[in-house]
Amino acid sequence: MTDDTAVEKKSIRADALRNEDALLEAAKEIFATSGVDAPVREIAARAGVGVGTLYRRFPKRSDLVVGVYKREVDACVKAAADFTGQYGPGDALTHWLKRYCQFIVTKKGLAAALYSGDPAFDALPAYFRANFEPTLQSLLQSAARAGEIRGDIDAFDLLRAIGNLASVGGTEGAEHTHRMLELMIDGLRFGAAKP
Amino acid sequence: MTDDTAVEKKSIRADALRNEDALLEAAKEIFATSGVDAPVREIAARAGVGVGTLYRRFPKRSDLVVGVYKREVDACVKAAADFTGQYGPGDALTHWLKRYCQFIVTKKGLAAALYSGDPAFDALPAYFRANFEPTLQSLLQSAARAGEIRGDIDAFDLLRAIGNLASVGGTEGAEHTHRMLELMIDGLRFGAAKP
DNA sequence: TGATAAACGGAACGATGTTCCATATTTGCA
DNA sequence: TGCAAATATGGAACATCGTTCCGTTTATCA
Repeated sequence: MTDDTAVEKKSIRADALRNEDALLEAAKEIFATSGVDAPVREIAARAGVGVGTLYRRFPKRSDLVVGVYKREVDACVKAAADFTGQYGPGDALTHWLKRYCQFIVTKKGLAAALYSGDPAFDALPAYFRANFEPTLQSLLQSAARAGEIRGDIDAFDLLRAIGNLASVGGTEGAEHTHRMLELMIDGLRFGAAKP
Repeated sequence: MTDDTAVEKKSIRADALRNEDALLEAAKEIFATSGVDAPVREIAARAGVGVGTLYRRFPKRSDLVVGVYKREVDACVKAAADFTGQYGPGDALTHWLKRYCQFIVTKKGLAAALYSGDPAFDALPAYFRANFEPTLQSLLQSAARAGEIRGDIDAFDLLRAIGNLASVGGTEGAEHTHRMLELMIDGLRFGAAKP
């Protein structure tokens, strides 16, 4: 185990922090359009930094990939709180499931990375589950308690089902995935026990 | 659809045929040890040809990968006939399952290729199933009719189960896979309806 | 503000994919 | 069998990419 996370040592220069953020943002956009094998130079250029800067922060490509994915997981989890404060339990759940679906769909190279055999990605699936499962579980419980959906759905099952649903790529695939997701959401509603 | 397969036009020069074979053989060995991302030059060198020759025969890397895998599937299927002629139904089945397991284990980059998103690999899973399923089904039927194993096992289920079994890589993983495979074979024997 | 450490950028290098064509080999024909 | 046309070959050459390295710039702090 390396202690590279959660150790905010002394002080990191402000520009270094800015650049790290810019790199993650640039990598996110480029990974989404060109996959995780996109040229390093392209990422550095979009972030407005030199490749040297990129390499100091992310010595291996996998560091960048892991960083981007964790960041997007966090953003997706955070969206749940936003939806919860903004909508009722049922709508919050619906909105979040669509948000989660979007997360999956835009991850071109995710499956490829996970199956690449590179041990650097071993921790990713656990991170996904550790963050998404409690989030969805909470949303499901709230909606079920409000009588808006059925109460016998396992969060992890649903996460995996949507993941499988979205495994067919392509532009028309996105349409298909969206329709199937709405079908599932209707299915959740159908079994609701109105109080 | 291109018409590049099954068109045996006029005559292909003998040296061209030899080189194609040498390339597939070299690629097979190198893919097994270094994965499907091994340098093109290395493959050409082991085959004893120049890179130009490699590229004329296999314009894209995926062509080589597909070629190698189909070739190995064919070899594995052919082994079934050999075992059937050489052993009794039960032993033939056992030998073939180990042979199939060996096929899976030595395919380092298989999963990565399949999940790469490259449409060039879309046809591979179907090819696997179309060849392996009838082969195993036949072996299972013969062994079941001879009363050596139980008769309620679906060929595709077993293929997939062994595939999943072997998904844990590594050198000690091979040992583990082998033990688990033998466990499964014993399981097949246990339910046999002795005639 | 000035000294100091930290961070930056991009040139440079090596490895790799891919193309191209002068040369070598095979094949069909007389 | 011997020769010319067709075919295939090999590897140099170019393009691209990952990675390193170091002179220069910038932020921090007293």
